[in-house]
Amino acid sequence: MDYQFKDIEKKWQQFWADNHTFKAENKTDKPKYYVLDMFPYPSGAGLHVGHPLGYIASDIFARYKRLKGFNVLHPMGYDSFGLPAEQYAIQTGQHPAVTTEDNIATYRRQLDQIGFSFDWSREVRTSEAGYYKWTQWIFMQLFNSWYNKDADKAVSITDLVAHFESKGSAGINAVCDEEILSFTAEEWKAFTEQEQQAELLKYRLTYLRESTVNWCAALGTVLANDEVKDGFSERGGYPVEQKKMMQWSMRITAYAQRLLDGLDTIDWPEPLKEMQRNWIGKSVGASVKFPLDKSTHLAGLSADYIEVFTTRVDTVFGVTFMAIAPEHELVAALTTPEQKNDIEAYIAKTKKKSELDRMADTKTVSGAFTGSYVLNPLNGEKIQLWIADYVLAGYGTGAVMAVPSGDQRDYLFAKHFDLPIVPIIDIQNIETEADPTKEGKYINSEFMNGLDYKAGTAAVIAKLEEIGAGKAKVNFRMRDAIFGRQRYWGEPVPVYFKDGLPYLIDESELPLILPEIDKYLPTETGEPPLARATGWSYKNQESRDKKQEEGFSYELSTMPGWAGSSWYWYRYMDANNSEEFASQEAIEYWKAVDLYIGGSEHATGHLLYSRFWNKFLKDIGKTPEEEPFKKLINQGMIQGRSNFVYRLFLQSGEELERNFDEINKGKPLFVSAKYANEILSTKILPIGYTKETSFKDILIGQLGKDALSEHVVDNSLFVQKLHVDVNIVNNEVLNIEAFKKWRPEYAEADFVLEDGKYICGWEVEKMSKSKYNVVNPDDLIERYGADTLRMYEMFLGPLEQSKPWNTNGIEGVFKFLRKFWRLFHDADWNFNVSNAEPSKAELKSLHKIIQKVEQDVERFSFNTSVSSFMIAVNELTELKCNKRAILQDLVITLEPYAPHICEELWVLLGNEAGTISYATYPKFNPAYLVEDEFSYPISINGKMKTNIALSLSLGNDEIEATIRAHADVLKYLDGKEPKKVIVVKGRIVNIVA
RNA sequence: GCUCAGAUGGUGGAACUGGUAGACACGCAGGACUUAAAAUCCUGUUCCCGUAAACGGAGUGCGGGUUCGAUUCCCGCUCUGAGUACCA
Repeated sequence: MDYQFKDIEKKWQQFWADNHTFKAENKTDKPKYYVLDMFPYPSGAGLHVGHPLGYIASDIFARYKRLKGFNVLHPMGYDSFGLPAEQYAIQTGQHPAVTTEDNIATYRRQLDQIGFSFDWSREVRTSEAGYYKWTQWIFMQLFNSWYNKDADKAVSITDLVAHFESKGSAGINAVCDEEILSFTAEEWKAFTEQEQQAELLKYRLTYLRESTVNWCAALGTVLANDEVKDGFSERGGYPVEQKKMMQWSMRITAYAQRLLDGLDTIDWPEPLKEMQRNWIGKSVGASVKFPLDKSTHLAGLSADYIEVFTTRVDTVFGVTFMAIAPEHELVAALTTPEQKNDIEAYIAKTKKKSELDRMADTKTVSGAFTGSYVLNPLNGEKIQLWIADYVLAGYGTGAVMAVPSGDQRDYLFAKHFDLPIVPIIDIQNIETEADPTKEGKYINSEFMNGLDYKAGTAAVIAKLEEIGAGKAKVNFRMRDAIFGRQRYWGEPVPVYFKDGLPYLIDESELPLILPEIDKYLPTETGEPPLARATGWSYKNQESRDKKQEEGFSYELSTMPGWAGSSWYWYRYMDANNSEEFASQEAIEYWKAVDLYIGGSEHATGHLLYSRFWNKFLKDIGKTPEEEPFKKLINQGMIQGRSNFVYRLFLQSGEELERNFDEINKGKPLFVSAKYANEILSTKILPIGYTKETSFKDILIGQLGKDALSEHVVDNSLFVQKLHVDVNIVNNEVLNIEAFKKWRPEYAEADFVLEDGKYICGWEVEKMSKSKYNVVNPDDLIERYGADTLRMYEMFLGPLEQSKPWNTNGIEGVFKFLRKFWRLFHDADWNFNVSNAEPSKAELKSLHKIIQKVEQDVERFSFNTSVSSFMIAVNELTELKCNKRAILQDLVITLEPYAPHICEELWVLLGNEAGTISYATYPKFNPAYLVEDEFSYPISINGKMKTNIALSLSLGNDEIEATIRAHADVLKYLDGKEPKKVIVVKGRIVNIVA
């Protein structure tokens, strides 16, 4: 039979499901290998052709590893909590759980069609109670932990309490809030429970704190930093403003250094690591305290100094003013009555600016003088104190010691406001701009004068420490992550409130189930949707004792989208465990993900949070590895490739603008791409022009005389470029009949063709419905089958490169599979394989591909092995090879790429159904590739001229002698004696003439 | 602005440690089969000169360099894409 991909693929997909072919065991004597894909958010749109790219690559890898004798864990699941389902619920009233379920069903159907070797018995869904129970459990562990800097790890909060009880707050070196109390053991014990809890909250790894958040009014929720782009929400593009709110946060900053260090130990793409490094943003410098000049109106102020962070503490003698953020908490207190108007006007201006276009306009210098002064801690010099919006409240201390001679922003500011600029290095050139050099010797710097950068920095830090005015300090750009969303469709936080303070519910009460509510909107009083749940409150012995009928109220915000995805790879190890998030045994066996494939858009979100939770789980002894994803590959984005048709109006643009609706109803005329381009480049001119260049003859020539009266209005040409559905365009040729059906208003349209065809234009754009460039994998599977789709997606180019999707060329892959099928069949499509001994040439073809696939898969170069398979099949077809000894091994090597056809042929070859997945990858034998002759390329002065076949047994001298005497070579040399002959054995001969 | 990645025929791409640039595939052109079309098969296909072949010349974004030899290494530049953006 001819290659019947539909029957074959359906049959084997069913077989794999029925026989649990890809079920992985948690214990075998085989070595383990864990291949993970970033699990999808099941959106309503289903999969487009770009989604499976990474899944296909990981599936090929997983199948290959099985053939290589590994016990492979290759699971799949759904990140099923999230905003889109909830937005949809708000619009339609449908429960997000229902739409999510539907979407998952669609995803599953689409994934099954592609023939992935997932172990579905381990499927996880983050929105299921059996899963989010453990997300809540991890939250509780975080709540019960603090970060001990001395031990450099998270430890139990009970240890902290014990310390407080015996020694008070002395000797604690923690990552914690800034405004912690100092107290003795006695004082601690004298605290009320409420006071103790309030203090402990400042240490917990997840904590509640009034913090500035990204508030998105349109979505009714706060967003994480990585969910905000240029002041707008990443999802939906709604404006985001800064707002102070009581919020759950995760103390990820405690792990900043470890997150940074870990990057050096993992095999990830360098750009991705770089993005994380930038996000963490470590800078080494010093903090310096500048005393306030209290000889003035500031006498009564409680604050004594302003602290700054600087990476160039060596330039402290060049400080000529100080700038603080307009939002700085001391601004009001520091402003003198005379400056009050200026300052208030400036603050009002910056507020408006940050709302409108915060990202534009970084060039304009602006600021206002407070009227107050600080003193340089080293020489007591009086320094003006300004506010300026180039100082960010959220970075460092929100204050900058300005050194105009060394920093360009400070320089521009000083020039603009006529402030002094003091050079502090002898070779500094500050005529036109700041000079941040570290070379040269210090000047104008008292005790530092004459020192170089290294010695100067050490000296100034020593001095600052000595007088208590500063110290060396490391600063991180990364902030603690906000961990609450005022939304419904997420994990409930397992916390209730008593006397305004949060307490964990009892572990035995997990999971805290997401309650039903009537509407998925905030309440009238602005509380999150969960406030709508009736009778949803925490009742325990205490509430009953206190005769609180209604119990304690639960936390009403839910967890953010990244909560469930920050640990899911552990759940796959033991997905159905109801006692633990995964058994110690399973975790000990699988340890960490060996290969993780996904998009780089998760660089600073998911991948950072996951590393953070992983480190925490390791600290509390639940998991063994410091890093969760040993190797990571970013698959490139699949961009859209749009097609265009060109509608031509034979009238002026002004007329069209005036009367477009009316004109648009007229009979449409479309011109092929060539004509559109020539019209746009004015190679073709309107009707009135000379014969050679006028559009008139083209029009009459193709559409007849009547076309003139039908289309021509005046002597103008106007081209309108319109998107056309890529699915009715084949190799840029428009299917005109399909086009007329696609848009009824074009049913009567006329077309000006080139070579009898309508050629469309094309461009690379985002893949989106509105651009009609979405290609659905279902359609391609229907036409060519899953094996073809799998191989074509790989054939498209290197996995990590972004590329536009273009279905042109898929035929070639389909033809290859058919040709492969034909190797096993005679002219009448009867299965026909011989047991004859293979020839040398056949063995060579086979072993070339065995070696090639091995090398390619190991370096994730899947596109090149597809080409090599084509070469192998072309060669074997040429050799008319139908020998079992060759074909059986070939089937195994192709199985990871095209599993269905290979399963079918495997069984036709007489093997047991389902066993190919665990067959042994054929052993490469280099002996079959050995040649005894090589066709040497002969170049003269580096230019290839001819080939001469020589035995490989010849030595360099023999080769040179033969070449020098060869007739062809003598002809090229034209009697001249070569200056030099370079012989590289088995490679090339180069003659220098 | 900074950081990173990339630039090879009409198109997607190959060339792995410096050694025959353009593998493989699409498209296109010509041919076979067919009443015809589709499908299939065969041949050609980097560009320029030339009727064609032999042959000759140019050629991996641009300009230099190292080398017997450079798509590959080095220096400078242009363009494209991604990330980031007053980070003190």
